[in-house]
Amino acid sequence: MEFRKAHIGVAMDSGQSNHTPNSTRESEPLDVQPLRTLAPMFPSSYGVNTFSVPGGAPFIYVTPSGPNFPSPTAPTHLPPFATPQQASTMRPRVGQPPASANGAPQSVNSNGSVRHTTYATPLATVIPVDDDSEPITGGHTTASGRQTKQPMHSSSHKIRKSGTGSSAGSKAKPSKKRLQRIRNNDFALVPSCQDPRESVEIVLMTFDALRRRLLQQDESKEGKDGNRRPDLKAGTVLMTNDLRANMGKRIGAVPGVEIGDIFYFRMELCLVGLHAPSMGGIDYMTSTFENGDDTVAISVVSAGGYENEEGDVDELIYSGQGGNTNVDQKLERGNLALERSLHRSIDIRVIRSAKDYTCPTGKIYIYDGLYKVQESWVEKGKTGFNVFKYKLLRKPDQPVGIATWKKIQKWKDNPGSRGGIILRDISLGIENIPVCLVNEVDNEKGPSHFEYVTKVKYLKPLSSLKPLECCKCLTVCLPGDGSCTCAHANGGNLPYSSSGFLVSRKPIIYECGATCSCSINCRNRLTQKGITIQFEVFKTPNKGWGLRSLDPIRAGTFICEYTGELVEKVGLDNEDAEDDDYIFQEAGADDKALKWNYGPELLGEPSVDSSNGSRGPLPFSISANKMGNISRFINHSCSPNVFWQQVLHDHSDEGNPHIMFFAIKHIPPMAELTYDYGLNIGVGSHMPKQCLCGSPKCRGLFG
DNA sequence: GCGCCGTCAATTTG
DNA sequence: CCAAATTGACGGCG
Repeated sequence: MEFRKAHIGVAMDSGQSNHTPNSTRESEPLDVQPLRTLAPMFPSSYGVNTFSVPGGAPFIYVTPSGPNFPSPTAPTHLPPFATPQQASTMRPRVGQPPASANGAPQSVNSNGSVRHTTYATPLATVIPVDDDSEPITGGHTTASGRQTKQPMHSSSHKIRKSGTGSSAGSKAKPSKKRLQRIRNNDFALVPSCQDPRESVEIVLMTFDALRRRLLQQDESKEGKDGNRRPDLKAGTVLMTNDLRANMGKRIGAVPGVEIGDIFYFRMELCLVGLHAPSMGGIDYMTSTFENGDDTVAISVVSAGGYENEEGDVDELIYSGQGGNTNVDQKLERGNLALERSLHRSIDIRVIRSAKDYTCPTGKIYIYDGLYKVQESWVEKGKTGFNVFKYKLLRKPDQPVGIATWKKIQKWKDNPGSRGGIILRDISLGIENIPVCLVNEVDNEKGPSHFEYVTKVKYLKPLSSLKPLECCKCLTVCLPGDGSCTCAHANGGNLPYSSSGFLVSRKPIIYECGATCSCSINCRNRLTQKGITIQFEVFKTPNKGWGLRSLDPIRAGTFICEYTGELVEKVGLDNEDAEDDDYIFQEAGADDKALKWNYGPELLGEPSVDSSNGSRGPLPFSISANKMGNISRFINHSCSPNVFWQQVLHDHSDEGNPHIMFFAIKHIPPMAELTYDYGLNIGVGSHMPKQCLCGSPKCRGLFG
């Protein structure tokens, strides 16, 4: 499922942007109307791409004949820069170094070779990153311990006897019996990849997909014999199948995990190799030093259960483990290990936590990088018993971590303290939540003029489109209710969980509509209610304007709709659209790279191909050139964090579905939101654009 | 000395 | 508030 959209792709810091007149924007009266036209902030000529190969001739693309150009990988006419693969090898890295999730610089994989995604031999599913790049901080430390059960590395993958779990002994619990390793030919979904970041993301996405599915099953079973803890169950399934990254403990950074990454379950920390204990707050290992072996602490989770003090962002007072309200803590296990890490000056990974305000019971874990234990002491806790205390100090020169959260909190508490604000609400009151327009990069005063609309403008009046079938559910639709016609339309299950997350990608989703008898609180009315997240349109360093969120976003969260005007599909005979920088269009038939709900095989369910199904390509495009919403600012990336999903809610014309964006993975606050525009080769006079996404998987071109 | 168990600590989650 | 749940450390035994 590829699609294309052109966008501002010219490097803005190339000097040309200084032509920007800055006198155009006038302050506007803020009377709120349903549809509102923004005053011109910018001459509309601005933002038009003049696309050229760096240092060379303008990019010229030879159009293959025919509208149905077969495949991007087997072109019959080679353009000057041929295939995306070739382009990516020839193209020098342009623009900024890739940014980590929170916008801070991130280490670039120096291996510039083209990456081929191959499918793993089954079982060798996730490639644990080997220790060749092992960060050693303690002199002659090795990250292997005699006492530590040392998991194997990729090269020597031990294959367990099928069905022999760790507890196959006399007292095997019955539940374990079902958790058999998936046999070879049953599971070939997870691509083998050299990129540790990709390994980590695949593990996390699979975990959450399984978790959501287990929760969905649980919710429809009316609590009877359900999966009480879908998170643990999903974790066990992945563990049993060795579907994890970075097996084996290590001191220091974990490949593929970046500072600022967020997690929603302890199990996730475990699966990516960040923090092994599924519950304990202190992880430690035995390492070999020049003067012998020693057991040192390697990571801590500051979960708030203890009397940890959150003061300075670079400082953490961590309480030891053990003891309780009527027992002294002892200098053993984690406490002892922290003491040793103090003396040996070992790097400690710190995972801090925050309350999830979108889900008050929840907690978010944030990887905050490496700390060192500076001092330790014993003090009396609140109940009068001894508690060990460790003062950890964050190492300098690391990307911003938890400080981003504190900064955002400050902005929320005191909006006046936010710098770089151009407009408090680019939607001028139309959206549920104001969308701030900010520029902290240069002095450009805003994107070119457009009309902010929250709905798609159809070619035909809505009333002429076929209405949806309606359900007769009282108050709200519930899973497991066999009489709900809307659940039936979605294949039997409601597509969203009770807390409002998409469970899995589908060819199309039928939400409840105006004629359904359920209320607006029905969970099957998720996307029709508009945005629920605090977004921000911001100036990127090199990709024009972009979209990001001040709130953390969990995988499966509804982001927004792609609104604009429906137009005929951009093709050979649509000249106008070629100049349109804001087109949403499906480019190809399917997209193997995005099987968001992959992994049903792990639960013994048949695999489904949701990416295209029997539905043909979308017959239309949406132009957000003249009118649109925040979605028009979402830039392209070859490693996106957002995908689109077809949804119906106000009519049943499957030829005109709504395009709704959802989060592919957990997205930390302030990370730019991106989706994959696809690569539309051979359609009309259309020219793909040079990609600046910086992903190791970058195709080099998009659009 | 090695590997296989069984037990235990830890504490998250609903 | 409490119970159920899981991994890995640890220690004993063969």
